[in-house]
Amino acid sequence: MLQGGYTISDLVREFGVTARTIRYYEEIGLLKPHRTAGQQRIYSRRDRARLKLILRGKLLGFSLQEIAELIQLYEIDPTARRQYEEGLKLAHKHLAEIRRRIEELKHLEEDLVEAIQQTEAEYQKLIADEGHQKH
Amino acid sequence: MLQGGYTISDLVREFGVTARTIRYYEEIGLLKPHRTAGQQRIYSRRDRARLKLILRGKLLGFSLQEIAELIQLYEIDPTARRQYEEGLKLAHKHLAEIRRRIEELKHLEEDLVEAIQQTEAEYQKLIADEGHQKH
DNA sequence: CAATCAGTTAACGTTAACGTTAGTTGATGT
DNA sequence: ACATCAACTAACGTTAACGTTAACTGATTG
Repeated sequence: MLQGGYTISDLVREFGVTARTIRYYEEIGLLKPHRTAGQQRIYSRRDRARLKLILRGKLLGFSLQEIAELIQLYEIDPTARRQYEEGLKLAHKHLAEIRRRIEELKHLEEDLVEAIQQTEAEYQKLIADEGHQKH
Repeated sequence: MLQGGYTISDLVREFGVTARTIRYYEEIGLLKPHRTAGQQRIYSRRDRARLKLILRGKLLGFSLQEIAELIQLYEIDPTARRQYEEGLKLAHKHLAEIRRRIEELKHLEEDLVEAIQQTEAEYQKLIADEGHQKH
């Protein structure tokens, strides 16, 4: 635990991703860790929280591009009016998208439950028929 | 509308995807349309429903691999016991995954709403401060 | 019947999100 | 002091999910 921050392998251990992945997120601008004199990366608690958010987004099937837009809300320069407006606009868009997905997923869940029930019923019938067979 | 089925461009128009995409889904085994004598593809209502399900899954961020597993439940040979068991097992796995995603998305929604509210408050303050400026 | 059109195959190209390998450097235990 | 890490950069490789282009075929229409 380098002077109050995390090394890359700390995060690798904690989140179960590779160092390449973490560096890649930096490459595309999702993370901006500080460096020691020797060029080693140091991740702050803020960086760690960001990474956690990125990985949550990925598990939900969002692209890194979408995640980048989402994260932007947390990175607004508190004196820049234009940034607030754009950030909030984007955030509302994503909020709508999230809600849409929740509804769609619920719909899919219902369909799947129904299909499972029907399939299980058919399966029971098959088993019963097998039981009645003389051979 | 070729003898009671859909042509590929019917589906292209209806769903707003390219013909390449539809053929690709066939390439990887997600669709199996019949053919006319002249090799032209004809999609049944069943094929069309499948495509719809595939596209729904994609909009939810599932991979075609995951979608393929999901669809499998609808394609069980009603005499094959082993298929029922595997299909149902997979279906339950996916059901759990869908429910997990719903919960995670709700969580994300809450976080986002909170962040938006806070950002909007800061934004209002910024506007107010700008109003008080003499210049 | 020539030409246009919708559809087809085959093959190579592209982008996102990393994996993998090689070669280098700064820190560390013995 | 030496070797062994852990981390670094740079560059090429890989997979999924298509896009794009070329060259062909069958049907249709003026």
